[in-house]
Amino acid sequence: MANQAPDLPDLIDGLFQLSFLLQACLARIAAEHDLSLVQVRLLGILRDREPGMLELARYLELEKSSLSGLVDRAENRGLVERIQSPSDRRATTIRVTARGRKLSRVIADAVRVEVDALVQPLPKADQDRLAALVRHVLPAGPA
Amino acid sequence: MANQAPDLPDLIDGLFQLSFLLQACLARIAAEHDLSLVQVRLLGILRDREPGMLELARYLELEKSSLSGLVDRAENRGLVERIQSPSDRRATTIRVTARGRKLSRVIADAVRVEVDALVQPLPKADQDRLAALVRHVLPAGPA
DNA sequence: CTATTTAGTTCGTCACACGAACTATGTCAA
DNA sequence: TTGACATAGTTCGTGTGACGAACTAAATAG
Repeated sequence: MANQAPDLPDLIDGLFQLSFLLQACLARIAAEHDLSLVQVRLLGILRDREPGMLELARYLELEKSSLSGLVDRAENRGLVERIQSPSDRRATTIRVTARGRKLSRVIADAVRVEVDALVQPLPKADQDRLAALVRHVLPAGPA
Repeated sequence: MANQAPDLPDLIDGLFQLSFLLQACLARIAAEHDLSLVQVRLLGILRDREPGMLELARYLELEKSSLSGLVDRAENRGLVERIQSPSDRRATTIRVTARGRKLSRVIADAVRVEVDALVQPLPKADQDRLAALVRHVLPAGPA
């Protein structure tokens, strides 16, 4: 069962192959709903936050100038809305709309179904082990 | 140590977090060398192949019309070259140049270093286990 | 020898990303 | 107060990347 020589390249290649696979899956499903990857990430971030533009830029690792258009397009589709901050008249906070939240959930569910299918062949114990290992690799993962 | 309830969402979330992390890492390093993700993928595919445009489009999951520009830009930077097929005067095969190969290697190495750093905290045995599990999840992975 | 398929390019359009310049508002300090 | 500076966002010009539709040219089939 244990392959004898899974050296580092193997691991890293595997991780990247998997990451490309997951991204492609997400992008495809998003596209079926006329959304890009970034838009999905945007909605995902807004799921439990109501940040300003700069904060949002940090989450997405984008320049603030890139955000105006992004939010414009999302707003035009009624997925998010700009809320004027009452305390600071320069600032706006971005909030996901009911429609955006719904769309985000639909996509997340569809993705879950597909990735489930990938993972299901693994015995439950292995799934847990994989989850634990992945958690440990993630930064801020358990020491 | 073993968390008791790593349900499916946990696994899938973790896998996606990891995939975003890896993609961001690759994109950042590529950008340091003035390359986009797609260009890196292009060079990667050409590492051990010399496909025609249509074949290349299939590998990248792009439309053929998207490829002309992509290859144009790579060719302008001297990273790839179009080779006229002698047998079929419509066809061209795309070949990576020495320069492209070198650049691709530099980027791959830099990425390896970073991902190594992520993975090194894991004991060797866990690294092997992770590699094996990832391989099993990948399509066409071991039964 | 036409009719069709195949390989690739071109063109128009759009999403996305960037930096530089800009507006408008808030803040600090003399 | 009143500058000087910082902060929040937008706008604009440019480049990459993706698409579909229309096109050229070469190969192939009947």
